[in-house]
Amino acid sequence: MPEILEAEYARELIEARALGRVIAGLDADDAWYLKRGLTATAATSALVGHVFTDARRRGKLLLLDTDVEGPTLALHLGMSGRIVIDGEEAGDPLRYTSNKDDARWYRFGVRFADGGALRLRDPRRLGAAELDPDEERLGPDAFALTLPHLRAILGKSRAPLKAVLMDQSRVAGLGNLITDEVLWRAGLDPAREARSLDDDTVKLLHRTIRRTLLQMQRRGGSHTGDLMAARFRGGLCPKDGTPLTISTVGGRTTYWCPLHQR
DNA sequence: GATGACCTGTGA
DNA sequence: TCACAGGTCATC
Repeated sequence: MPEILEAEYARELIEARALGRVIAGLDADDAWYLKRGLTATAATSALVGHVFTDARRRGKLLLLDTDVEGPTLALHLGMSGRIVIDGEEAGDPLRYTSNKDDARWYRFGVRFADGGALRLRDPRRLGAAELDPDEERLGPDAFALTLPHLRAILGKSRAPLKAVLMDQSRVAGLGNLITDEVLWRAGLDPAREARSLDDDTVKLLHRTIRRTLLQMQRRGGSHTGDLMAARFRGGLCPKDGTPLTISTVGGRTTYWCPLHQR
C-alpha cells in the first residue's frame, strides 16, 4: 500500500505527464469515492476546460493545481491506489495488494482533450478524490520535518512514539512500514512514551527519519526497508538475530526488536 | 488515544 | 472460510 514514497513517485509522474493538458471530462461514477460532498457533476463543471499547472504533495495527499480560477484536485491513494497516465504506472508494484489491471478498479479518472487520461486504480477502494481540500488538516510533510517541529510534537505527548509519528495531523506522510523501519534503525521502542525521548535521541530520530526516507526513495519505495525481509511471523532482527516481537501499537501491526529497540 | 468501521483482494 | 493488508475516519 502506498506511503509517502509511492505518493511522491505518483506526483513525479503527474508532473512529467499531466501538466498543461486540457481537461475534457471526468470518469467519476463511483460516488463513494468523492469526499466532502463532492459530486461527479460538480467536479466535472469545476475542472473541464482547465489544465493542471502544478503537481504538489503533502504527506500522502496528491494536490493537482489548475490554472487561474480553477480548483485544486486532491487525490488520495488509500491502501491500494496507483496513478496511471496514458496507461503508464508510477513506481514499483505494491505489496499486500493486487497489481493486476482489472477495469473495475478504476475509481476516478480525468480525460484529456488530446485523448489520454490520468486514472486512479484502487482495488480496495479506500482512496479518495476531493476538490480544494483543507491542506492544514495535515502536518508538515515528512521530507520537510524540522528538528524543532519534531521536538515540539514529541515533547508534549504521552502517546506511544509510533502513534505520534504516524499521526498525519502532526507529521504528514509516515506510514506503518516506514515508521517501523525508522524506529528499528534508530533503536527505539515503538510503544515508548513520545515525551520520554531526551534531546539527543530526538536528534537521532530526526536524522534517521530523513536518511531513511531518502534512502528508501532511491531504493524504490516503502517496501525496500531492511526490516521488510523479517516482517513475518517468526522473523529475526536483521541487526542482531533476535526474534522480532509483533504487537499492535497505535492500532497498527508493529514489528520490532525487543533487544536493541528501547 | 484506542477501537472499530469503511471496502475489497489475496493467500493460507 | 478466515485472517490480514503500507490508510483514514467517526466514536467512545
